[in-house]
Amino acid sequence: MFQIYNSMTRKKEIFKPVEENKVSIYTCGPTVYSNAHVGNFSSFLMADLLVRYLKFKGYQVKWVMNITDVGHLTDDNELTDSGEDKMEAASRRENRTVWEIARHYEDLFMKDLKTLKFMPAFKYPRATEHIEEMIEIAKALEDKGVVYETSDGIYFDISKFPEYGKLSGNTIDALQAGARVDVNEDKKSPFDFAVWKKIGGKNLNHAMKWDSPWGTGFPGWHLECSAMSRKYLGETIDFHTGGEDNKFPHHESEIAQSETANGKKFVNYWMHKSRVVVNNEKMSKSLGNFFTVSDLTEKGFSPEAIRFTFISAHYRSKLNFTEEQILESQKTIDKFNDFIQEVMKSEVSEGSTQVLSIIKSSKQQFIKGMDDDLNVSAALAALFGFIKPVRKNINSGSFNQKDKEEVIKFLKEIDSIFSVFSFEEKKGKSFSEEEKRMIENLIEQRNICRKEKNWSEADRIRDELNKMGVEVVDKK
RNA sequence: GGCGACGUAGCCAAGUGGUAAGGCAGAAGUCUGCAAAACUUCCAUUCACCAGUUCAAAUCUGGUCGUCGCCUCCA
Repeated sequence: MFQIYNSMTRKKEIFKPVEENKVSIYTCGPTVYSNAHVGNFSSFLMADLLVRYLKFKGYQVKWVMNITDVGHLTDDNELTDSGEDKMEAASRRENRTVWEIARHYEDLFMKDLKTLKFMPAFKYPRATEHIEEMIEIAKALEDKGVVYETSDGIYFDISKFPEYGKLSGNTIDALQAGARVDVNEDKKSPFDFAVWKKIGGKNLNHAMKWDSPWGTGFPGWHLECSAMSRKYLGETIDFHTGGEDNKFPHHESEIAQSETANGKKFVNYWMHKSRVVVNNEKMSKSLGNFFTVSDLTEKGFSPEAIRFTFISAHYRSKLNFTEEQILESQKTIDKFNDFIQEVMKSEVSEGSTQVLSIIKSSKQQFIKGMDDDLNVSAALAALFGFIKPVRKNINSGSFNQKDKEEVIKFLKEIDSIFSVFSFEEKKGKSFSEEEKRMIENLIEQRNICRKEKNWSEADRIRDELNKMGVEVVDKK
């Protein structure tokens, strides 16, 4: 039984899909106006882990991650609609059209997804290709009388949605009281949000624009997720994931729009990824203290280690991201990979052994951990506890062909979730006849040196062999 | 000011009422000329602090201190 912490109720809940055996997952994806950083990916990896685990559990998973390629606002206040569109700003900065910016950073993003071994989603819909669907929702909202028009756009009147704030724990009253934002005079409440923005005023030169019943303009930020999740996943979806900073106002606003337009519950389970910090400092684009995936791979860290670092930290606790963490992840991965090699190269015996029951109990323990709100720590403990007794069986020669196959099969199942192990059997490098003769010669010389206790010469030969790619391990 | 999360060994970290998983690092040992790997053993009388509830609390309640996030771009 899979339990998940629902940010809406702030409780762990037993997962029940809308449709039996099927799961729909919507992930708030990147805004493609610059390089995505590992903070972004840590959030997407939470979704990837969820997707992969539910597949492991046998569900048919439909995962959608949007690409936000129409800008929302930059350094100023989204609620009062000051500030500049991010895509437009990037366009000016890089002297490219907004469309070039969008496609360029989307390409980079897709490459990074591949590098980090993401499960491909069912669809990565672009906001700009769903303007019609957004307008449809905006019209529905208009029909229900929850929006009003101002000189610069169409706004959702949050007083028409009394539950506004239920996700972030705010109430409309509390929001008003704690307001730190300047009031936009045209708006009834500072927390009313734009559904559609008109071209004009400081948006006069907005490059991305479309026709709508309210004139030429562009959609409000929150609308795209309401539109695209409905189109691809339906009116009520199982999971909606994103960073915790998206709770307010983004997800609140999505809820208000979708639930008003559809007259149905929007999302059954909300999952929010805690922030990644670097050296205990907030990591953000504005502070500039972030790493991209290529920053890290260029430093020599493996994609697997980067992936594992984010996956192995629980998604609801803050992760203090450091290079030490990545190195430790690499060690853990190496440990499993060494074990896999050992299993693949092991000699098999006849007769019955304990191995199958070890697999069974480890698997149960693993599932128990993952079933509990993706408790990877507990699940990993099960795997560490698995290696030891199996290795014992291998070393004592109590390991049959079936065991060997089942151990590999089990680890491959696990890796369908983690996707960090390597199952390629490391074959010895192939050498030419001449090289082989040379190597044998060196080994013989070294053995003579060892017999004569000429250790320095023996070690020198060992170094030389290592350089040729020959691993030398002495046994008694 | 409003909303929320959290504080477990040197580090990472699990554990929501029954007496502290696991990993890394460290120590000792087996093996070994050395090294690597593997294996064995050790490594929190204690869970930020103070009260309280209880036969029993890291776990529940109240308070104190501290850290972090959201409320303004960010996943």
